[in-house]
Amino acid sequence: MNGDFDWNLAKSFLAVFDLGSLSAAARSTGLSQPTLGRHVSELETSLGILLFERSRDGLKPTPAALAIAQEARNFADAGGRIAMLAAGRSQSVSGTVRITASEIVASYLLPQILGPMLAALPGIDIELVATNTVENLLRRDADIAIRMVEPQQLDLIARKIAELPIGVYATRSYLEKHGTPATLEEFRHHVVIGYDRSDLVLRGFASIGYSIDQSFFRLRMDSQHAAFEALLAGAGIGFAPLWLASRHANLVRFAEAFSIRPMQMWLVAHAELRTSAKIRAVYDHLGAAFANMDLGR
Amino acid sequence: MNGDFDWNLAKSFLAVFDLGSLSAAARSTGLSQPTLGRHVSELETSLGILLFERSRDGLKPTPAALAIAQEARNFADAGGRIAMLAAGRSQSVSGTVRITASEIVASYLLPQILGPMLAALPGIDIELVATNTVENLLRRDADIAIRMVEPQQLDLIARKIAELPIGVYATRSYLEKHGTPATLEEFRHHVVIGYDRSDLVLRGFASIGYSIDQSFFRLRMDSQHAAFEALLAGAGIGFAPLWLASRHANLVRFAEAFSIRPMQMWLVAHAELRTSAKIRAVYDHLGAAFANMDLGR
DNA sequence: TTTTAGATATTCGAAAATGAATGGGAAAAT
DNA sequence: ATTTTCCCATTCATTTTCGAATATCTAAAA
Repeated sequence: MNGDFDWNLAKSFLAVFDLGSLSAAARSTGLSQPTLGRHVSELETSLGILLFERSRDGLKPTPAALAIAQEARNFADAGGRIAMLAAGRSQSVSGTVRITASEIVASYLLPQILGPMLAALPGIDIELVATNTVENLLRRDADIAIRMVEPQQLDLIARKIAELPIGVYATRSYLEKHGTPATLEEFRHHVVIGYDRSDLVLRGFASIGYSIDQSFFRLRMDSQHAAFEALLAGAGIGFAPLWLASRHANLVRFAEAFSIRPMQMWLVAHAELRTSAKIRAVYDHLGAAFANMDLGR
Repeated sequence: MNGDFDWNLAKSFLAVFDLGSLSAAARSTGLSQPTLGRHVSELETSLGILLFERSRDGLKPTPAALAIAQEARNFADAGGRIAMLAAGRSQSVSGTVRITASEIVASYLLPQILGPMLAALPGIDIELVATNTVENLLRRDADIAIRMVEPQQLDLIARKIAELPIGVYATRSYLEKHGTPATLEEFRHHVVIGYDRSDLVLRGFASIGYSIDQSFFRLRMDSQHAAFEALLAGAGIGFAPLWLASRHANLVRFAEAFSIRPMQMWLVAHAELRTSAKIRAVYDHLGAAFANMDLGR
């Protein structure tokens, strides 16, 4: 074939394209910066076009690169589907299973589950990705996801593993200093801590007839972790699942009348992977572990 | 990413899958047989499934391999589209242009055209693929194709470059020995030479009211070349374009009443490649060269 | 029975790809 | 003004990958 280039170079190209610099791409891919630089140059000569303009702070994609990137994405997706198809047919109960979950779940809930699981499933390694961006299961960025919303795509299999009540909290000292708000109007005089990427609380209020928007939150953070730490530090009023907040004695729950709709937790995997022994084992184990866990308070 | 394998291995896998043996794949890919063997094993361990059963005469795909192959084909197609997109944006008038044409066109028509073209377009190399299977332009198996039928796909640009009259021929000695048939019925007592993969002659007869089928041809060959050589050797009666047959003094044209529909010749390229300087140059040159050629006799 | 042809597997030296270290430059922070 | 912090490019020793040669096996042909 004529139009034949080293297919691995597309990987490096995409990483550099997405992250904007060789160095950043190197950090994310596990390759070295010189290697990525070479890959990009090699791809450029083998395709016969200039893909990036090298500048002081990174590689700026040329118009050609923008066009190529789109097709390269399809290419990568097809590659992911191959891996997924293969994983679905693999019958060995060993290897690595990749789980993705939100920061909070990954740091406060999973650790106690993963330990016993690794003991129960020798031969299986777990890779845990704590991210609040939703990884793409269809592309096999992860094998199993724990999500807070019910997945809609047809290719996914899902199972609701918990309903998590949410409460309104602040530290004891914060409330002593600023008082305990009781009506929605009083909330507006407080620092309310919000998590940027979720409209869970907004929808919760809407469902009980209160219409609020992002400005309701005086302190907005893009990290669940940071938001909860801010709450713990007495920076203001926040929303948290009971199971998490109840671990901290200095957090006080109040305004229980504002009953936010409970958060749902879903275990999700790709349908193809139902047949993979190792992924099935982990999926089932996670499901059972969450079922035995009392997250109601 | 977890499901991450060496994308180049997919190339080797497809070659081995299609050709059925490491050795055959080695011949076709330019890699060596040990390398392909290693690639397949490597892919197997990295995907976690067995792809082939090694046997005395080749590698037999497992069911898993059959499933994977389909997706791998998509993968390869996407790779081809990347190459095509890139080629379309390449503005350098140098490099290799890949042309595909039928055996006959490639051996008797193109040589006289390609010489002057290479002189006129320094920096451009030509790769000529003489095949009667239609190469896939959409996948960039070739840049430019010369075809005998009007292409239907929307993504292709095409230009009719010639109408080639077809005549009925036999060698002088054949006709002296067996007589000159005049009616269709008389043809049936002769050895008529046909080319397996084309129904051109069949349709030609149909268009003037004679219904015949493959059994009309006593000698069927899957190579245009071989068929024409058989005609030249006096093996029977055959059909040939005038420009080709008229080069041979011992071929006699007869039965001109059976006017086969003239063969059309199309120059075809992918629409994306209209913008590629080097491909455009070759395309235009070929178009002009054929226009200046008298193929009517 | 022996030979031939075609297949995969193995060995080993050569070639290619890789990454750590380093150099150098420009913007941002101090 | 100076330091720090990002970048990218280059160099070189090391690791990885590759192919020629070879061994071995099997079915078919001689």
